Amino acid sequence: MSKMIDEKSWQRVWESEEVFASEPDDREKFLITVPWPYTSGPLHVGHGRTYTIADIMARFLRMTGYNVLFPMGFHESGTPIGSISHKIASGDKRTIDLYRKYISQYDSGENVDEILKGFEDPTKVADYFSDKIINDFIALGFSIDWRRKFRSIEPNFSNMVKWQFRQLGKQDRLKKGSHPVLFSIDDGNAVGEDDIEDGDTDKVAIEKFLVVLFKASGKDFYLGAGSLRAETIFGITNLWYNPDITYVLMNVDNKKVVVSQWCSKKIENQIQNVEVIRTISPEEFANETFSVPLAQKHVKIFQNRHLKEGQATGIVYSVPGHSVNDLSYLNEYEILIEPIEIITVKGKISSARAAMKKFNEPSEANLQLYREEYYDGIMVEKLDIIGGLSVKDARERMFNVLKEKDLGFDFYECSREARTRDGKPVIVAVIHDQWFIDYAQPQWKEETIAHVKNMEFKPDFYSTNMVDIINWLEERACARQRGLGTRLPQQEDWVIESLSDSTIYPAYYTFSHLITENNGNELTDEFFSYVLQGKNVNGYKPSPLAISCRNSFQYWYGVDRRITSAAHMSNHLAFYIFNHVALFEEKFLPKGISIAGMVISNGAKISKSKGNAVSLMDVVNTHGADIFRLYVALVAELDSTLDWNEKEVENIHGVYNSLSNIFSAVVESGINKKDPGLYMDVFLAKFRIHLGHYAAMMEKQQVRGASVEIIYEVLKDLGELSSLGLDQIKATEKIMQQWLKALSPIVPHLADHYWRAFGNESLLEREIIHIEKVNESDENLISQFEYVKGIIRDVRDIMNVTKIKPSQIDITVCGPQLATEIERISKGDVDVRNKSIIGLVKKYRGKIQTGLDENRALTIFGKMIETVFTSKVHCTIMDSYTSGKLPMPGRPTITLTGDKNE
RNA sequence: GCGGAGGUUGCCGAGCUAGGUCAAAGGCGGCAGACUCAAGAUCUGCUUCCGUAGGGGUUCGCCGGUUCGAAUCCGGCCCUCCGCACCA
Repeated sequence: MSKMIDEKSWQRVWESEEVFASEPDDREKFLITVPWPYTSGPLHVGHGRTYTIADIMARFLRMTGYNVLFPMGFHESGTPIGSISHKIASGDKRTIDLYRKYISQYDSGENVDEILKGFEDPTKVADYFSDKIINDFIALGFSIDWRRKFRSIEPNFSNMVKWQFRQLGKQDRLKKGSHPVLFSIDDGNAVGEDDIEDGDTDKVAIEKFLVVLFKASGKDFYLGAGSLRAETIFGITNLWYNPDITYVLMNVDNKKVVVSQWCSKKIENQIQNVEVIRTISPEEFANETFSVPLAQKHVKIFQNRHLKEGQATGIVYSVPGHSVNDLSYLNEYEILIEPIEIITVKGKISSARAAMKKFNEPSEANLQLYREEYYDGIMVEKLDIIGGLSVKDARERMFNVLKEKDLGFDFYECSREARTRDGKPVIVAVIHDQWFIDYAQPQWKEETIAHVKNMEFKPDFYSTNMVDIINWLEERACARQRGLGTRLPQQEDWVIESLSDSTIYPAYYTFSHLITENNGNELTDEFFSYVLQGKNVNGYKPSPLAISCRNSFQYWYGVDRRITSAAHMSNHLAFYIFNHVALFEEKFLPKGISIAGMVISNGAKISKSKGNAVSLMDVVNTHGADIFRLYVALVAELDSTLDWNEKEVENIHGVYNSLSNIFSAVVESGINKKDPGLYMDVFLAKFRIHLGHYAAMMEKQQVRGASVEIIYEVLKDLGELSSLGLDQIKATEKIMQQWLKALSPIVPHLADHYWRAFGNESLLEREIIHIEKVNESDENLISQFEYVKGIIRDVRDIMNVTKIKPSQIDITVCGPQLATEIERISKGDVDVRNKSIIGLVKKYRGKIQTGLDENRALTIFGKMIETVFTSKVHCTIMDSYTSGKLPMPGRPTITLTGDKNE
């Protein structure tokens, strides 16, 4: 653990001095944002990472002269907060325990229950956690302009969202249609991943089935069998039903269809104008034969108790040629039917029978067969309608033909059996008047892709990734019938879905601090058209407020950099770009997106159900802001996975202590130390180089690389000084000002503390850093120093091999004439005086280093060798070779004399 | 399957976009030494193999190719991870 400086007091100084309250001026602006967090609970270290990186970048850019705006707000729209309130109100123990735990992190004892009670109102949940998040973020030292904060459900902002949707409507980008969603019949509403038991770990997908209709001979009804594999129709040998399931006769599209009772409920929620006529006993159909659609044949139906009530229609058509299950059922019930095989894979007939022989496990056999046939399968030629087609094409063809001929209808089913968290079954329902944003429009896609190509992505492969996503995106359901948020202006009983209301909201940051609650009725569509688009709609005369908002918007807007996680790529970020392209002029469009890698905890993925989410607040309280910031900066580059683990945190404390120890030593020692002379020059030259690298890497957004350079590398150089017996404090003092500036984006509290202690009046947040150019004499000096260090390494190597403890070290460097000859030989010219050295030179050709004044290097730094080995050093120059070892440029000969040390 | 990322020395993890200075940064772990009564902390050195002179051998998923030269470029193969939606 480290002895931390008082971070809170610096945070108070920053606040009272308003150092992060950004206003337009004549500097170049830089707007940096991170997606607003969803306020359903406390944040964990994963959230902390993106904001910390953004803050480090913001502080660095400020220091290099940009006018930086770093705002944030809170996302409170959507359904999860509502369902939390609902669960608390209805006494759900798990939720109550969880939220009691959350509240106890911030509030004590008797307050907890009262606050918890309040959570029965969803807005209280949202507001409670947004307030706490503000405190956490202030405690992390983020340079956020808090004046601009707002919540996604506040009325003033809602006005802008409504404006946005009216614009999209006018531009014909909204449409209505039907749409399948996961649904709870008992609750009467759609359910999200959050509402489903294990929904976050085991996703439930919606699968599209076709219910194929089999006419009962001589009767007026059909059996409805659900299938994902319509192409296997011609392989049908029989049907299955389960006598334990209750079946009903229902009217679908003017046909009487038999399905399970449970299925009829699903159909009622998917297809309009259907009704259940009566239950039907299996005896009424078990002895019939049924006509297979499109095939001139009739098949029987058999009992099969493996069929599950919850799965599709409760009636299955049997294709033993291509289904391992059907084949094994036939065997089990001892039904003698020959499978019909109608699919070839790579020229050979594919069959369930063969697959069963190949794989021991039936489920594995089924999976492999399914894959093989789906991706490589071809229908046999002789088949009607689909002969010779690929399985994929045949399936689609069959779907269409059956529907056209009224022999099938669409049916949606969950990919697994799913229940809500309180145990109610989840089905798929079709919403028939769903609102969509039509991201499928080709023109819109094209413009959006064109803009993506102008944007800067980090890492840059996400740029092509984004183009793919945009191409793939289709209509997006943009409104729901429950949850918090803005009402859809086109139809006020719908609420705008929570990702669709968070696309252009960063624009609101540019003027949110100018708007007060009293301005509500001024925020009309005309107002926003003026502020965001510069248009005077319906003869709108801008008010003073509108004009100042417009000015602020024009100065700041265009998000220069947005830092977020890869999870947002295919939804939030894509919508963000789409909507900006639809509504804003080119110059206000997003410019850069930087994608952060995952955050894991002690090697494992963070998930709420595992309970390994490390609360951000805990981290700040136990370790302090600067430790967390150092951790984020040093442990992993933004695009790679960051592992939060306790062992590593300890190391970071070590780094922090090294820095604060050296700084306090400087501050306490006064300036009476002896100047280490030339070594100091080497150190300073190296520091200039590190600083240059640091700035270059920061500009390339390589925060880790930059931090390593300015922390580890500089500390290493200081360590080197001390191992030479020189004074670190004097050295640190010389670089102190620049070093603190460079460190301040990473550890702002520590930096400000020592900046002040070192006698500066100002705040580092208002300082500008000037990066000096590295000059040639710096580089020469360093290479001379490194040369001597190389000799020390060599001596050490020789000592290790020979076990000699040297009392004298003889070093012979290559003189200028000899060097010229050696260089000529190394270039292939062997017409030289000393033929005898040719062989030696060729052997070491790769190791020759020219352009270095070795004699001078030894004169300056030779004493180092004596200090390290406590032995005499004797240097000579050899300029004409006679015999023995040959010194070459950059590679002197070394001879040790002394006792053997066993 | 499609799309994306990646496989580096005991472990984690740089480097590979501009091939040589890479036996390959840094950290962890391990070993030795200094300090200490001792432990811890800290500091120093070592940590692929061989070697009585700074050298040599074999390494960067596997197999080939390009090149004077490849962890780095090209082709193939094997394996791992992530996304595939209406959910924040």
